[in-house]
Amino acid sequence: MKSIEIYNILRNYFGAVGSWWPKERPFEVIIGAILTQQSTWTNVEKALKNLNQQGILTPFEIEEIPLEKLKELIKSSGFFNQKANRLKEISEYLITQYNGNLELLFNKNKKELRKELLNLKGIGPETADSIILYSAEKAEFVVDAYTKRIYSRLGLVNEKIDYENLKEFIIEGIPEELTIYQEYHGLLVLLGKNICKKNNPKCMECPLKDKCDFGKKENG
DNA sequence: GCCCAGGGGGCTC
DNA sequence: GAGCCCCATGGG
Repeated sequence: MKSIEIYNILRNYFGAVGSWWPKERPFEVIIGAILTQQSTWTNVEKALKNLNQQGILTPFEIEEIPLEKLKELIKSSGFFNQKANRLKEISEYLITQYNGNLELLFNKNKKELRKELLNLKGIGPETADSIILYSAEKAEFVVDAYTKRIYSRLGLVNEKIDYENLKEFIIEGIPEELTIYQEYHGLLVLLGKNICKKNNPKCMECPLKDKCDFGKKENG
């Protein structure tokens, strides 16, 4: 089975999801992308709300706020010591390199942009791609834990497959378009969050059950 | 109480 | 370069 078939099945099942990421300012998407690492979105939302209430919306305010205060505000998202330090470092980088203006960074082509993001501590492949897809709004597919689980359960890839190889496999045959990439990622998240779950997959409710042996294996 | 979440970095061999 | 371990809160 190919990605485009999965896409069509999910699109018919869930309907249009659009961009799942709340439409915020580009820098807030970057903050969210860091905070959501290995964390739930509901916990991230609390942190984002705290930052908003304190008027912390740009790299400049992140840089100015005392580290301990920043930790306190983002505590709910977990790993707050690391994340606070990384937000500080990234903000400092954006200020010194681009005077805090993300437009300048996002003007670069995708490949350069991705390379530059990956050089920053705290931004790995998934976070970099999330920033490109949802903040810079360029067509760069995001692979996440849900995606990996779904594709490996479908028997399309080995569960040990690395990020870049899985990404290559997934985007094969899909139009390289912003809205398609956002939509497909959103659909996979919905499936992974609600049905193709880690410990209790609801295989009987899965729109892909006819294409997937995973549920059958589990039953015997 | 236990398991887990939309990762990433650092260390080891 | 793969394989571990650490980071830490909050929800089910």
